[in-house]
Amino acid sequence: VGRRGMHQIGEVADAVGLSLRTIRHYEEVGLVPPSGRTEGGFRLYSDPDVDRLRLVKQMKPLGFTLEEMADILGLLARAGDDADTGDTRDRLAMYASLAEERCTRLRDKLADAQQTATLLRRESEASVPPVRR
Amino acid sequence: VGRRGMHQIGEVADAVGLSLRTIRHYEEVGLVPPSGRTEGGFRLYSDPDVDRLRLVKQMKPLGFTLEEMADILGLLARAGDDADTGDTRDRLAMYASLAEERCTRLRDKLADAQQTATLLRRESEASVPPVRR
DNA sequence: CCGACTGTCACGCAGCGTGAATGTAG
DNA sequence: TCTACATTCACGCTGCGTGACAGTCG
Repeated sequence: VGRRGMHQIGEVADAVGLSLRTIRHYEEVGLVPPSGRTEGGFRLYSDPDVDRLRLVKQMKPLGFTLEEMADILGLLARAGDDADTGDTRDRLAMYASLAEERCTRLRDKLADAQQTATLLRRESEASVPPVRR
Repeated sequence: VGRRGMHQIGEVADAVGLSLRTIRHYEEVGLVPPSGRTEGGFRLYSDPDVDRLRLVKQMKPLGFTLEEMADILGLLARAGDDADTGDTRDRLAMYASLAEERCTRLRDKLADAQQTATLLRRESEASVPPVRR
C-alpha cells in the first residue's frame, strides 16, 4: 500500500485481476488513466481509479469496445453531477438496452457452451469405459 | 437448394448464421473445408459440412482457437471410427474438462454482465424521472 | 548496492470486417 | 443477356501478449 492511498500498478493488478499490460493499455486509450505518477514515472492509482478498473472488468463481458466503455464511464460520472440535459440519461438508457440485449445473447452462448461441453464429455466416455476388470 | 444435396455458401450462411467471410475463413484455416466446388469455383457444402459449421458455431463460446476446434472435430470423428488407442478418448476428456471450466467462467461473466446491465439501467433512471407534469 | 518492480517501445497474433475488382450460375 | 451470387486479394481493426532493454524504489 503506497503512501497517500495511492497504489502502484502491480498491486492494482493483483487486486483487480487484470494484467499489467491490460492496465497500461487502458491508459493508452484513455480509458483509465492513473491519477498520478511518482517522480520516477511509476503510475499511481487512487482508490476511485481502482474502482473504475473494477467496473471496466465487470463490464467487459458485455462486449463493448474500450471506447464505448470510456463513454459510459463519462456518462456515469455526469449522471450524478447534475447538469443533465437529460441527454446523459438518454444515452445511458441506450447503453442499458444494449447491455440487456448482450445479456440475453450471453445466456444463449452459455447454453451453447454447456451443450457442447456435455457433448464432449459424453463422447469422451462413450462405449469404451467398461473398465475391463 | 443446389443439386445433389450440395449447398452454396450464401445458403449455408443463412442456415447456420455465420457470415460469408467467416465461413471462407474457416476454410482458409482448414477448419471446415467445403467438400466440393463447382466448375467455376463456387464452394459446395454437403449436409455434414453444414452440421460441422453448426457445431463450430455452438462451440465458439467456449473460447477455443480455430485450431483447437479443428483438433476437436478430428477427435470426434475418430471417436466413433474405432481404432482408439484410448488416446483419442483421453484427449477428448481433456477438452471436455477445459470446456467445463470455460462454462463456469462464462457463468461468472454472465453474472458480471447482468450486474452491469442492472447498474446502467438504474443510473439511467435515477432521481430524474419525476416526469415533471 | 541489490533485487523487485516498473517504464517505454514495438512487433505479433487471432478472427474476422470491409472494400475492390472480377468471374459464374441459371 | 442480365442479375444475383460468388471468387480472390489484401489491408484494417480490436485488445491485448510478449519480449527487449532500461530505469526506479526501498
